[in-house]
Amino acid sequence: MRMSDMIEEFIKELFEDDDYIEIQRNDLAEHFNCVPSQINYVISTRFKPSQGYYVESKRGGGGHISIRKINTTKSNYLMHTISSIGDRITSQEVDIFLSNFLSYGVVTEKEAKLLKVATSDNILTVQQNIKDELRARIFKNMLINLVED
Amino acid sequence: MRMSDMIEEFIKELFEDDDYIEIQRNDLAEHFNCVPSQINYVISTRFKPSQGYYVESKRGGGGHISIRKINTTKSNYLMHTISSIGDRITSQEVDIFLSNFLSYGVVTEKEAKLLKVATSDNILTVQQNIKDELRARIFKNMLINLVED
DNA sequence: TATATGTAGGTCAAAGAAAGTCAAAGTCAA
DNA sequence: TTGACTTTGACTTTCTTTGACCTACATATA
Repeated sequence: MRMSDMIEEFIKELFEDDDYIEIQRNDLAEHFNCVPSQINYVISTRFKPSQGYYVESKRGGGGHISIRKINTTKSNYLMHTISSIGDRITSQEVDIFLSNFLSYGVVTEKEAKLLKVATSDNILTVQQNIKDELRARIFKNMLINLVED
Repeated sequence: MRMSDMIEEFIKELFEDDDYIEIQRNDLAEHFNCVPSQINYVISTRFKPSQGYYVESKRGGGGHISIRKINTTKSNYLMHTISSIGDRITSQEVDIFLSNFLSYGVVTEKEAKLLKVATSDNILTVQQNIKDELRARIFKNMLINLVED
């Protein structure tokens, strides 16, 4: 088995309890008896955003590499919701979606507020007959932007 | 955990009740068992004006370092922006605001996206003459929700 | 008043600690 | 045997810690 694969596996096991981990590049390299840059290689090939991971790091004393696993269920849930919304939606329906989103933790409080405001009745000052249509467009397009890649 | 982080945390806890604190550099250094200049390092890297803090100090007998927490520059900046926007705004103007917001760090990438989408030309399918008006309403009201209290 | 002394804080650069980059060399399957 | 993927290591960049030396203020004393 390739060294890279072992390191990849090792890192993935760290995600067992949590979707956020922090590692020390040098420690890990020592543990696997490889050069530190091997860790970079593994991270850049196996923990890309397109593979559902978000990586950050800090150099210097106490430096580390942190990896966050993007919860694909959330994205799926959002995608599913988006496709379930038709051409029009009422403000009340939006509220229901939002409260579900919040309880499932797929959006933050702030994001929920933004969604609500941008689709609220008194902001959308257009004729009644097109209001729900406009709201649906805005709502769906905003949601698309909340889907993480 | 890094010494700097611990000191930073310690100082931030002092702000619990008040937005103005005074510390003695040497005492703090002794408390953390580090050299006094370490305190300067923490202050200069973690309590910059851009991070919402204003620092003053006094040398000699009874000297001290005082730190004032500026009541979120970000909010003020946003509030100022909101009141500067009139009854109508174009998509291009929104873009300029957003790129400023991002460079000043007052909104996250995600929030910027939401703002952009909710005010974009092809989402707001209403008559031209009311489009910029509707956009201004949506934009301003969304911004209000980004102002932290 | 002028000077001396002690008490704080300020500065800056060197040393240390991690992580990042990049290209050369190696491996291996099609 | 070529091309994609891996491994390795020299060199770079970023952030933190430490310490020697400097400056400012307060107060005691001649």
